Amino acid sequence: MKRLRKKAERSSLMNVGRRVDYAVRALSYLAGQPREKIVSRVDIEEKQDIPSYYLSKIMKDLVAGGLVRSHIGSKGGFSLARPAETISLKEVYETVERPFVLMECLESGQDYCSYCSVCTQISVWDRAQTLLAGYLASVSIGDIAVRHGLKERLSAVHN
Amino acid sequence: MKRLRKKAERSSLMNVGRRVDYAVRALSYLAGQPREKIVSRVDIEEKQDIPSYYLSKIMKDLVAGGLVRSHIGSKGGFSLARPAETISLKEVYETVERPFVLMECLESGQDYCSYCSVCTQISVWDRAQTLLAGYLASVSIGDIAVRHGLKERLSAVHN
DNA sequence: TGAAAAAAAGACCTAGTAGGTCTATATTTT
DNA sequence: AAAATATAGACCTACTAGGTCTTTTTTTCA
Repeated sequence: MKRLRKKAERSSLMNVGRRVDYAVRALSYLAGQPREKIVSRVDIEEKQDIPSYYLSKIMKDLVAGGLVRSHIGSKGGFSLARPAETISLKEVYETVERPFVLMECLESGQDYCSYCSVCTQISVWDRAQTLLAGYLASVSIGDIAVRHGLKERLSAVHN
Repeated sequence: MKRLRKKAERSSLMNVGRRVDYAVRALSYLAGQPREKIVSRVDIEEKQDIPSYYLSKIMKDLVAGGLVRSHIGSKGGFSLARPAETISLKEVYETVERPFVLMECLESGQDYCSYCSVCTQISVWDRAQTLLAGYLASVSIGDIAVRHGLKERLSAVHN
């Protein structure tokens, strides 16, 4: 009855924190620009209230993940690499954060818990994860950007 | 256009880590005992492969939350305070961890993001949270314990 | 051609926290 | 009285999220 627990690696769990938030803001902002318009990091940070410099790390991931194209040099910046409708929130999450895992045992199996093979908890978390991942995969940056435009128009009418 | 961001309090986000895992194990174990049987902390820890002592902090929460009854003194220990079928995973999570919040803006609103009132991301996270919370509220410790018993019986047949 | 503007890359810092361990005390049983 | 137990809380460590800054490379354009 040996312990398989190994010093609590908690680096893989779901965390919808600021990285994800900022990534979504940046992508939505890009999606709202005229076709192929190139926008600088500073511009995005200012318009979307993202801390200076911080976005550079996030954009690096988005570029590496193929969601965004970068343009070095003066007049450079970023633009979406793909239509906003094809970029799901799940993909954004996994690009700037990590693979989507709700609970560690779903990822590490026996390495996390020696009872994995007879565990009944796991199917519950597995189902929860599937549920959430499915929903997040069904929502795109396009959806968010479109709704953004809609709200803007609505509030313009009301003011 | 002032920053409302306030030093990144990230203490409220969802985290399905070991506390929750151990809590579910402990509760399921109790649920599998004969009616009203009192089980000691050490026993639970050993049988469920939970690190020594660690469980004491979790049980404190479960007792305070009214999910478990404690019995001090020799021959003391813990027993379920309510039928296992009435204890949902959502309740367990919230008892040993914190209120169930997927993303900070859902909890802090304007304090988190000054654009909250016109944000379109938020409805997405809100829906995701509702989805997940609903599922977790629909699964009980009883479900897990029952399935546990089932599996045990099945494997007994196969060996 | 050179200066300015931008991304790329990565170093660095800080506070908070998850996970874990231990001890001293009060309570109960036998 | 002794043993077994929960209670309460101190304490420690490693990690990480969030944030800031600097140096280098590439590109534009005056």
